[in-house]
Amino acid sequence: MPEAPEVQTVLSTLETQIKDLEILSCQVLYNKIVSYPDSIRFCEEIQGQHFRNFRRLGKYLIFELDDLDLIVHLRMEGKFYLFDQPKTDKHIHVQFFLSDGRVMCYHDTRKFGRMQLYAHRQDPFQHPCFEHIGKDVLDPEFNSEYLYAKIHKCKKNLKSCLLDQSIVAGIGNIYADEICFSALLDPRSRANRISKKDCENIVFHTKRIMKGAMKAGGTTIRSYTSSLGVTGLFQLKLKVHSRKGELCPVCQAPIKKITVSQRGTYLCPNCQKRK
DNA sequence: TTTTTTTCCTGACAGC
DNA sequence: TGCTGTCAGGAAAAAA
Repeated sequence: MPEAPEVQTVLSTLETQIKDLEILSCQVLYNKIVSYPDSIRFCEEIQGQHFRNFRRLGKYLIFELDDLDLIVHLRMEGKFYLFDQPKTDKHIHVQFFLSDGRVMCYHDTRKFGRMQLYAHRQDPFQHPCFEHIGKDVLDPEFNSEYLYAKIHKCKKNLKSCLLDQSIVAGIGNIYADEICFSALLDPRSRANRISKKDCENIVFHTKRIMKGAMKAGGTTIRSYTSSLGVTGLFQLKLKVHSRKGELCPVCQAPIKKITVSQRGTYLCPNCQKRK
């Protein structure tokens, strides 16, 4: 389940591999992956374009081509692989045939990922599909004043706010738990009870954890061989997520698993205070 | 308007 | 072994 750090890792790795290559042709094997335009126009229009620039907003990958912007969301299990020859696999839904003879395959077991293709914009973040996307986790404008302004009147719980991409873009279920743990806050805390000081803590730890994870992802890249399916090594550093029953690294209390807003949520019931 | 629930999809796993 | 049922998850759409 790629969050901002994994998306950044995938993007950075692809940049080293396919920058300035031409898309000779494209094949869509499962139509619903392409949400705009339809898959026929998608293939027609992308043909002959080159991968020029590689950008990220939250969990979205943005490939700037010559005249178009290709926007991809991997959702839970989307991955890109590069092969020397076309490959048959029931989970490969889109294939890009590249000018160096390789094939970039989009692989997604659950078919949740989506691709969109729009006319290129000078600032790709201005595309209408990003209208409801908040500041990226690493954007300097994502700061404690911004976060406090966004959530201090909000009645839902803290974790829902962290997962809400219109507030801050790039946090998923795993890092939301890690951020709450580091900020010593119970994810069930009501957002309107979160203080400015708490927001400072949340923003600080969000950026720290995201940057650390990106660095760990960067380590993974060096072991890159023939294909790309970057998952990252950051899971080794997780303090609470998926650690039900294990001991809290700070106070040794057992980590609990609960459900918050329909999401599996891990926390230390001793360290994290409910507000 | 804001918040919650449902939907999409398949593999992994539990229980029989 | 093979079947059935449940769960996981991001975000859009629908419902509350």
